[in-house]
Amino acid sequence: MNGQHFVQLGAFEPAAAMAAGMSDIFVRRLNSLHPLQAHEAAAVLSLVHEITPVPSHHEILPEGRPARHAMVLLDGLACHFRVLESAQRQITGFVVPGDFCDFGFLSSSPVRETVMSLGPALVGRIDLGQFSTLAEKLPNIALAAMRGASVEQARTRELVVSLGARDALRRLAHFLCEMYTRLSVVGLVRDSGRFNLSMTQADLGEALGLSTVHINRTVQHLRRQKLITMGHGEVTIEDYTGLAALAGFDTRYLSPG
Amino acid sequence: MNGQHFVQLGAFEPAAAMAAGMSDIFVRRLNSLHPLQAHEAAAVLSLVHEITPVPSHHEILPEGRPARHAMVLLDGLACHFRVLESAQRQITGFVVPGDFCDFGFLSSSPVRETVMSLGPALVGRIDLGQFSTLAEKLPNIALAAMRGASVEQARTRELVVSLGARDALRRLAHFLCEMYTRLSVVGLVRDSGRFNLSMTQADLGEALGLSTVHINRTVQHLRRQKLITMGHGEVTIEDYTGLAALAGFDTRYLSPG
DNA sequence: CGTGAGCTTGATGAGGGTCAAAATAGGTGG
DNA sequence: CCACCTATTTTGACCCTCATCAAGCTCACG
Repeated sequence: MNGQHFVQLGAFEPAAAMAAGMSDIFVRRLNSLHPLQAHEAAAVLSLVHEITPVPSHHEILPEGRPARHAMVLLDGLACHFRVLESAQRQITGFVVPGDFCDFGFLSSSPVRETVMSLGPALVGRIDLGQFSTLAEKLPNIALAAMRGASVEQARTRELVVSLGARDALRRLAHFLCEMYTRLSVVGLVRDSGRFNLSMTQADLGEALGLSTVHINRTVQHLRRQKLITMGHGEVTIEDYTGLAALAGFDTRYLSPG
Repeated sequence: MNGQHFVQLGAFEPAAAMAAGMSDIFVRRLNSLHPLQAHEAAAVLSLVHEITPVPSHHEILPEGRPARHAMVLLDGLACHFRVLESAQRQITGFVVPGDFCDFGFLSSSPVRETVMSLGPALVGRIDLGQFSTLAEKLPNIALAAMRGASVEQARTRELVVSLGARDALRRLAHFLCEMYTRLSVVGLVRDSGRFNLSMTQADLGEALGLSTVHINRTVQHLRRQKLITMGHGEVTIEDYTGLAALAGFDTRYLSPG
């Protein structure tokens, strides 16, 4: 356990309090993937070392080699992306609090795409040796992690569907429904359908394969339809039913089993 | 072991000979994911029961529930896809010989998308109970399978990149490079860069998010550039270097480690 | 208050969709 | 082996979504 980075940067609450509240999110997420017994939950939690803040737009996992730790996002937002020769960037997925940043560690595979924070974030490290020792003793933990990987695969496929077959309006609507649902699971959506989303319209464009300008017009379109409110890093889903209907959103792909 | 379907449909060589040659492909593929000892390879091979032909455009794995077997494609071509309300179909990935049709079995997750054959195919079943028993004894086998899942995730992300950030020409070029590389690994590309690809231009459009008409024009473009030859279910890569350069193709995402 | 990041708006055009029909395969039964 | 029928490929004409370029605007922050 080690809060030094945290204290140095000093942009957050006292480490202990934070660690408790934040790690809770990790357990909540694992539980949603595969129900854990209290002692199992406690065991994984104890593996989360070195809770570290990451400034906006910083690398969380470098691409290229197998990670030395499993990284868990505890707060903020992160993404996977690739940069093409043309200098275009394509975001291929988002990481929300409670999620592992990358699942390569399950098969000692390399991290295939850089993972970067969008906005200030908080990550926890898990030592891989300790993880696999624990996973052998408590197979539910390995199972929860593998289901996380399976859901991530499903989300990536769904993004393929969006990019290949949905127009700009549905694409954006679908994305917002996904975020709303994922953040709900870990308790990050306030009653009124409001949640924090620290990314610019340009980032959104890079995720959805649309220009910034077109994203802007599409956001306005959804606003005018009274489906959402958006601005200053905050999104409010004003009419979830309407938004989901427009997007053809079906939550099933987000849940294991 | 059971060749009855095979014999009934009678469209192939004698079962024994076929099983030998075809299953070889499965081992070759696993080996490329994680090197196996001879006895390990022999052990997985012995799990492949009921080698069954599947007619063109038939379901291999139904969407919805956890599969009861792990399915391996031994010959032909298959794909994952989703159908939207608009009746548009989006293909989200291809399965080539040697690949598992779906990796949900690793985490008892449901099959999230129907897997369908494109053209006549041959599949093998692996009993999940037997698989996990074996995987416990020989962890390399579990590792090879998990790396297969990891590579599949990488391929899906790469498809996201194609759909989000590459124009029609690069998209098609990239797709052909991927197929060429994947089929090479299992020895299905003939010397001259020629291989069998049993799918129509319409199928291609559903995978690449383009209309059939535009696929056709794009194919002709690549032909005129003397990069490929294509027709009658056969593709020839005439100039791999040129094609890869055009696509910005980097094979790394296709290999584990 | 200045200054840059992010958002908004307008004008213009390219890439790719859609529609419709012709030209080619493959099959199939006679 | 031919005649017919359907699936696939090819072509041409027209149009729409979304990209691009270029400003102006807003607001948080030093």
